[in-house]
Amino acid sequence: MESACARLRASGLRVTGPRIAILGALLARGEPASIEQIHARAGSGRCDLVTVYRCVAAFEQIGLVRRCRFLDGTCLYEFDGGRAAQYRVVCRRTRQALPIDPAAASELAAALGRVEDSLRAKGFSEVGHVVELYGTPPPEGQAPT
Amino acid sequence: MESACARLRASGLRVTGPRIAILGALLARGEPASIEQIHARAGSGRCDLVTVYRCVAAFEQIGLVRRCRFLDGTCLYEFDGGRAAQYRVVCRRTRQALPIDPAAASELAAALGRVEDSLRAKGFSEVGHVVELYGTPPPEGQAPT
DNA sequence: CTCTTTGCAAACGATTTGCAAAAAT
DNA sequence: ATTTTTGCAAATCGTTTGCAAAGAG
Repeated sequence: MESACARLRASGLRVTGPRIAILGALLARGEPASIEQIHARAGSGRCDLVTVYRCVAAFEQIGLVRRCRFLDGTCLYEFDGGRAAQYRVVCRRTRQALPIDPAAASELAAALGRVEDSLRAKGFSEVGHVVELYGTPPPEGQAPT
Repeated sequence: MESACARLRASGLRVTGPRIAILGALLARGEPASIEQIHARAGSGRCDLVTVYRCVAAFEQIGLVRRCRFLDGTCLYEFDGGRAAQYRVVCRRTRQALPIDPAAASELAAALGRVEDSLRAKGFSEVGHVVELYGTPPPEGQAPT
């Protein structure tokens, strides 16, 4: 929590009551929470719903919070301690592993998580997966954007 | 189109002008379209936006149309000709391939598609993937629901 | 003291619903 | 003739914005 506030200050954001309440709600349990849940946990009286929207968006921008989007249109937010990329593309020629777009990767991770959840719901145990993405990288230094 | 109308009738749905226009819009190009796009292609005057919402939902229920949901909260619809399952779970013991929940599978397919799109956008070519899901199936005939 | 942040009310866009008229069987 | 389907208007949902007051630095 201390370091979270430090990260706020470092980004030029002010440390306020509502923000501490929101961070507290996110840090309390490790699991991702919805805006509504954060609002409830932060204490509905202590912080307006609109403020939760605004703060979470601000936190996401500075990387304090990660947004997990789901295919049903919902999204959950979790405190971002900083994690390594989980998926890579392997070059068809050199077999070198290259990083992929973080947004696309987290989307993929979410989809895989949901597939595995559906399997567990059917009674499967020891569920896991292997994903290999491969492709031919663009000829040296021509990657757009 | 004929068979599509037959599938409508077979499901107890009536074949109407707006429905034909919507099916036409979906069949014209193979690619998935948004509600707005379908509305536009069907001819805004020929069919109300609300009707597109309602018909597409009805078509989805009878399996005439498949909904592809995306993580940005949008979703596209495409005509469902009936396609084979693309992903399976492999049993850790027997190596037998078992089908997975179609909804979860299409979600996974969409996520993988977007990852690959992000790679193509970066200049990658010959993009592809391999996904292997594995798990231990529930002890004979105990799969819930 | 200055600039950011908050709360409230109101705007917003996408989707859904109520209902009477129109169309399909 | 009966039941479904349609169009329109209005309701609804989650989210965003305008603005003056409150709070942080």
